Amino acid sequence: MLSVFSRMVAPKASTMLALAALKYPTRRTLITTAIRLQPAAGATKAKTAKTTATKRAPAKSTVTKSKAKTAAKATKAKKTAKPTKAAAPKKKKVAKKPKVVKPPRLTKEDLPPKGPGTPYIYFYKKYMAGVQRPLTMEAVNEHAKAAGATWKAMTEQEKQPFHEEYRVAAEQQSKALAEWKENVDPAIVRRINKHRTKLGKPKVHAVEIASIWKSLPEAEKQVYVKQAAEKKTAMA
DNA sequence: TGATTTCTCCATTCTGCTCT
DNA sequence: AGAGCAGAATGGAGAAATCA
Repeated sequence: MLSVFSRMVAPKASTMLALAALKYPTRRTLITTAIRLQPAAGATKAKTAKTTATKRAPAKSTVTKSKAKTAAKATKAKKTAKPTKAAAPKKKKVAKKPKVVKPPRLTKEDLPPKGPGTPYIYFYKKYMAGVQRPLTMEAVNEHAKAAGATWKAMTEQEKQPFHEEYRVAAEQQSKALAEWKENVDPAIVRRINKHRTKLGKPKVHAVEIASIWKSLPEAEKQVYVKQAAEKKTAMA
């Protein structure tokens, strides 16, 4: 757990606060860590089994295709090769690249719960439920336009149930978000924030640590300042 | 024999459109 | 940005094929 921060060069006092907050791992953190340690479990295994089954009996066309590609490649190489007197010197072997172990993709469960949307969303959901399937892209667009027109034509009283549905969903979302923030693995937050930074979006969670830091009494702040200084000295 | 490429499957993301 | 939809595009992973 603490290894998450082990790569930090110069620890800040606010970091020490975050560390203190992370000192006691939550249930989810432990579960997530366990999952990280078993990357080949579950879906991957099933996938592998399926893939293996396919690979063990590869379609003739696949093999032929592959061989044909290779043959084409060889022919191309022959064609492009310049008629030199001596054979070209062998290329020096490129240094082995260290195998990078990538973390598993973020799932919906890893991400913070989405917002409640708007009252219109709930109206549109109901509207589309009554639409005949299957739908083409054009049909979806047509229905979206029609739904918008219908929504505009509705009275406030008619819209009321959808406003109420939105209100309930907003309450639930708020609770779910608070729970997510409490239990989320900091490693996941870092990955989410890395992606959000790319998209130019504000970071999650870390903002809260900053606000907690700001509201902290000076005496308490000094505890973390001291810890940070000590760690800095130890790392020097 | 180890490294790289190719192939396949599956999951995820994006697109277009609406309103708040 | 959130929901809904279908389909295309993309990315990741593992195994097999190929290359040096």
